[in-house]
Amino acid sequence: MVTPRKPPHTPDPTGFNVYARECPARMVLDRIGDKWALLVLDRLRRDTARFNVIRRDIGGISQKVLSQVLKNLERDGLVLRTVHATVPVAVTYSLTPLGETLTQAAASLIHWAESHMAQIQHAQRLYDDRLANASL
Amino acid sequence: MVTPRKPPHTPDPTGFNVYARECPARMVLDRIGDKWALLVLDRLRRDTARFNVIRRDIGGISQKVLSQVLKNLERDGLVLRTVHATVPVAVTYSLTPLGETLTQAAASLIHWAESHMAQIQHAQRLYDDRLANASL
DNA sequence: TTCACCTGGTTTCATATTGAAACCAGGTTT
DNA sequence: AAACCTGGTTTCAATATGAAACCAGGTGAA
Repeated sequence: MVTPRKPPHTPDPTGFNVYARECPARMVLDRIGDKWALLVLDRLRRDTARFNVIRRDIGGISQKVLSQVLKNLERDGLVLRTVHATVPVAVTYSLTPLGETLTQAAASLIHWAESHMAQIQHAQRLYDDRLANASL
Repeated sequence: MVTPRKPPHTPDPTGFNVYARECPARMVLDRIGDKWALLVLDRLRRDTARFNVIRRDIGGISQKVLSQVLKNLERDGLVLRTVHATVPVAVTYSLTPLGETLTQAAASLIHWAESHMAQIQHAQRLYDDRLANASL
């Protein structure tokens, strides 16, 4: 018999629960729980920017991935894509109000990564050394 | 000429900057900016748990991925792996103090995903309908 | 006008990463 | 003995990624 287990966390009042395999919130987490999406959202938090500006600001992102990430974020209603009828045309990306509600959380994660880097590198050295010694 | 651009955000006081390609903080973001890692950390926020308990609580995670994620989190000093010398042996995973400092941010992201699901699904429907109409 | 480079992408392809599933050694229960 | 638990590793096919080429169109200098 499968023992009923208490749920791992209190489901959100809206009824979604990311712990459930079939929950649509999983798809959202797939999207925003992603290195590039977090960086793009955090970049747009500062200001509206054009495609190639974002690309240059986020070192190492490829055009393909950036266009995919932006397309997905636009579909999710987090980012607004605006084509300006100038000559030549310019395309800018900005956060929607919904996107702005997300960036606080995204920024926390990024800031955490930066401010705890040293501790993590230290932990990694300890771990690797222990492994090396264990295999002697 | 390459116009010097103001940096996309204020670098962290520790000197790390996730926007730089070569920054070690990128490796951290690679690790924690990941759906499964976020879910595992959030699960462990509730309490210490054994391997197969975590696996069952997080619907859909494979054994391989879970063991990889846990191994990485352990190496980063975020999760503590304890082998209990019982018969049979039990292995439990818990958050380290460092890991606990991260879970607040992780939980925010997960909670955001749950509480804004409906809005995102709505945006997706609008987007898809617009696309469908445009291609008529 | 031609060369070179900008724009915002898409396509191609080789190489990771992932997920599903099998497998493993050991132990417990029936 | 058969079946299931433990905590994983291995295998393999499908998928995602990154680097690079390519594209159409525009700009600016020689």
